[in-house]
Amino acid sequence: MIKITLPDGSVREYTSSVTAMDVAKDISEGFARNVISAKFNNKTIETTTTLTTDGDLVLYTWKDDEGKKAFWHSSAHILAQALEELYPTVKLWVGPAIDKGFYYDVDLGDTTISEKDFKAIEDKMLAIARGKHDFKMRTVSKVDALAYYKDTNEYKVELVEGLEDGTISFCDHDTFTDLCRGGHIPNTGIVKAVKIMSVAGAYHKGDENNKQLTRVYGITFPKQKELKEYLTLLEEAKKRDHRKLGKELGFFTFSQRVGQGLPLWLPKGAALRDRLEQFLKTAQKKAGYEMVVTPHIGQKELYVTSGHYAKYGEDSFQPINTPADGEEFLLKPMNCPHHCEIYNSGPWSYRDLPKRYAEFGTVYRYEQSGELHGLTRVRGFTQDDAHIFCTPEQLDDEFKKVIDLVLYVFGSLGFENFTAQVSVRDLDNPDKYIGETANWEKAENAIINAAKDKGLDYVVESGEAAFYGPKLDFMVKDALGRSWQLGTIQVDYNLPDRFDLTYKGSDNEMHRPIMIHRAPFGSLERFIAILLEHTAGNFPLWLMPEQAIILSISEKYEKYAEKVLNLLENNEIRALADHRNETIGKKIREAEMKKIPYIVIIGEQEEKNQTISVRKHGGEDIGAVSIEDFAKLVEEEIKKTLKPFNG
RNA sequence: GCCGAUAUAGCUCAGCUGGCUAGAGCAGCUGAUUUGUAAUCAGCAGGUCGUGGGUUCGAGUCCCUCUAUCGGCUCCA
Repeated sequence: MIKITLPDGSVREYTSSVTAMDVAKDISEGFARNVISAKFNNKTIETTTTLTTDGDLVLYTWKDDEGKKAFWHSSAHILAQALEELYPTVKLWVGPAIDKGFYYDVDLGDTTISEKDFKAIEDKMLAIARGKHDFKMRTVSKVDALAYYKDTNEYKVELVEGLEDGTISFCDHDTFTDLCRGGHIPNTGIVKAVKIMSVAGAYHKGDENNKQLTRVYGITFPKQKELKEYLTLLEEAKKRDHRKLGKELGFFTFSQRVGQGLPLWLPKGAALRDRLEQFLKTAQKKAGYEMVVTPHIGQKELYVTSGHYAKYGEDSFQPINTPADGEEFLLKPMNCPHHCEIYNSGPWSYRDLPKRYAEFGTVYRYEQSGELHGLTRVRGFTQDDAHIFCTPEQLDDEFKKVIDLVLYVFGSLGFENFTAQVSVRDLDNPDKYIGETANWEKAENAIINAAKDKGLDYVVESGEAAFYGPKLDFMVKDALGRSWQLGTIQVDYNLPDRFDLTYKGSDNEMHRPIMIHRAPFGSLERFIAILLEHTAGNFPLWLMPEQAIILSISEKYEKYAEKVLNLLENNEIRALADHRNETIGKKIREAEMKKIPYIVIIGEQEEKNQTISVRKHGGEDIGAVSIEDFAKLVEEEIKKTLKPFNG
């Protein structure tokens, strides 16, 4: 007798042996047709696996993440077979399922794959899929596995050597065999739509000192229609790409002459930055921060002291040498050392702490050319930086206050779905970090406690810490579900030591303060980029560079339109007027494309009644209203998102 | 930095296998039109085809260098 427990708690009993698929059919034939993968006692199994013991069975369809994983992992096998048939000398490495699809890393020797070859690969994959070949797992001994790959594939030999005898299995389908731990759909026929997305170089085992393999990315679907929908979604994503929107809306540009990764902010973008800065400054003032200003360069010695030079010096911008006295300066890659020296400018007592120094500090980092990406990864950017110097007793409270500030910033900008990530050390790689282990533990615990206390929904990620301390990072998902790191709060016991920061305690002894680094936006560049992608350029009204545009129907109404413009400006509404001799239809179209939230139309009717006609961005018609009512409407909308900070 | 791809007017793009003065739409300028909720019409002007070199009778088109951009890898203070 075998007892199979299903996720809903129900138990099914079988007297003879039974496969996962048999159980699925037992539940319902229709359901069974959609089942493509399974887990038994929390272990991924094939749907054809015979169950011999009692246990928990979960069945997955294409709708489930586990189902997708099995689907795409199996598709990777089909891709590998197609590649072997098209490129007989190919050597396979690994081919996992990823978030959206799958890839296979292969060594192609002297040949390359480019976009023009995709069609042939897709056709071959589809032909294999149509063969409805079953995926069949079998266990092999280590000796046999090694013998199988010996002389033909040194990558797989390496993989097998790292495995324990008895745990090694192969998966066969059609004429293809691959080393595999399992988790497949029943047969290749379930794959109906195939798209090769791209090829790229990928270092063997992710190490840049190793040989670069060819990574072929693909995605598959059980229905042609779903592939089409996915490709449409990608098109939509492209439309809200911040690089495209930033150009169209006139926020920023790049120049080949200025250099890569060095954004140039256009007037509208600069106004946007200014508005964000003012917003944060107002909140920070309430929270007890003091603004400071520091230079864009510092002596090399400063960064040697901070430890940044030892860690990044060689890969970074090289020192600027002054011919006169041989001094060496570096472009500042971060503001912390400067702020430490501001702290050091005076003696402090415990009564003076915490000191909270804030600065919109522009920093320069020599990111590798291939890593640059629009505004999310640049070589010169402005952090909304601040450093809090506090006593150990104040740490918890200060940390929580910073969390409040970050939550306030996100709330005001309409980011509702974010997750917190506690980024801690990678314990297997202690050399990556500087500072005392005891301090690291204290700092990590302080962060986790604060996150718990604030009721944050957080995950702990090891290996994501900064080299000088652990962090609490705020990850925001954009409208398309991609995750981005924006705000960050970091605890640092290390720099206070290196800069010999002190304060006098109530015991009349000198003590070491603790430092908190924090940046709610992260950087203005990345924040604006993500905000653009999140909102498709439709920012909260308070942040819009232009809140309303006045369109006069003809030149006859220009005078009244100017009067309206004046009144709106008196009501602190950022408005502009378009009096061009164009049709109203065209002016509306252009205002819509500029994403201006309110379109105010002025013609004979409005002048006669001393009203305005208002159309919202997107087409909603508000109709004729008085200017006072419109001003009130705008004020109300702004109040809804932009509330004062009570930290 | 590495692998692969791309670079034509302010913007978006066409220009097939090398062949007469490089095209279009939008934007711009000029004129007509004075307009009621997503593009009025006509005309004009605008490009040393990213840079430097090479092959060729002839290069936007083929080859090399550099620069920048895109998709990944690696990296991310």
